[in-house]
Amino acid sequence: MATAPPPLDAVELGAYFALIEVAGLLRHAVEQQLREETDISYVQFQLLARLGLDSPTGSERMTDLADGVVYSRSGLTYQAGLLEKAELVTRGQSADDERGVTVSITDAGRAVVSRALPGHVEVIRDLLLQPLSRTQVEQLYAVLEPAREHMRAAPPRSARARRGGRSSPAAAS
Amino acid sequence: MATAPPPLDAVELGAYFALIEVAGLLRHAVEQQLREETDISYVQFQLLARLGLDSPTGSERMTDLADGVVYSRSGLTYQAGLLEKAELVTRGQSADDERGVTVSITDAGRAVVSRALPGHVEVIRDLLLQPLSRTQVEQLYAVLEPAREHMRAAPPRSARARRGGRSSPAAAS
DNA sequence: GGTAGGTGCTTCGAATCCGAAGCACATTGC
DNA sequence: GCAATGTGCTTCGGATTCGAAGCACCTACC
Repeated sequence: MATAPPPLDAVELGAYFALIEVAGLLRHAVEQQLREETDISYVQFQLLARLGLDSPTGSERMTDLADGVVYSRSGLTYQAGLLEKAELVTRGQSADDERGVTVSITDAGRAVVSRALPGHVEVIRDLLLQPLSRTQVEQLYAVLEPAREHMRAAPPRSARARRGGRSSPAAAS
Repeated sequence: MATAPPPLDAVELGAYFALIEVAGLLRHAVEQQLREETDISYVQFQLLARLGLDSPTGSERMTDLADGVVYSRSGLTYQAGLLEKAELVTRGQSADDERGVTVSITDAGRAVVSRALPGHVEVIRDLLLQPLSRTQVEQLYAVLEPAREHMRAAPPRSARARRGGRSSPAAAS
């Protein structure tokens, strides 16, 4: 048998496990804090924050949102429905594509973000940043950034193989 | 009251977001790979790996498992039930505590871990480690390790405040 | 010894998530 | 203009998750 499968040394394994665990614990803590102080979940906060803080126009297309928040399309549809019902966002048709849906944050949505942000930041600071030096925070960012770029490019995370077809922008186009 | 919460600067925010996103994407990829090659989910693999690789005896108490995998007690009960039904673990009473439950991995469980590990490792390597230099991997570990320790200590992650007394005073036997 | 409080695990109901399938629109080639 | 193919979002069914409540046992204190 072609054994010898564990080619990860202690540091690599440690980095992987620590990454998963730290992210999990952090997310768990933020989720709980958000649940206590606000009426929205972590995912919903992420979506609202992306719309309210990241986007200059306050609106984005569904697919872009899904890609940014990792979740599946169907999950995003579900969450967008909840947010729309809560009147924190509105859904409208995209200007270009008739089938595209543009999600826009409302004033109420911005208010929720503003109200939730302080506590959110506090958790991040207390749990993640507090035990780290400035240099370490910079290192963390410097290391994770290329990993993020690599991951975003490598697997078509949301473009699941609809079929066996090619998506290569090659000749036949 | 109106304590102006110092906002996070670009690096801090970037580190936080990158951490969440990288962990999410990585977990998603591993989850999918695991789903295709094996019959167990990511959580189940984590549990089995913890029992089979981390524990010298191959068994651990429920609470320790829950703390290590972040999830709630009820979630662990559910997963342990599934694993037991699949005959990958067994559940028995702890020696000391009559109310404690000890989970032990079976040979079939170890086999599943061995079979799943190579692909698992490959995903980690391709997605997380490949774009990083050796130094960066070491930095990642060196930075995340204190954060993990801090998080483990700071919040009683599983010791939820059991507020709320009993409803029936006496004669509840 | 007896009672009060704490801990360990499970059950329960509800919420959330995902992948597959389906529908509607867009784009291309004829 | 019309058919064929690709893309965007939603619906659907099932699986997984959590928190709260509940039961059983252990520990501390009188």
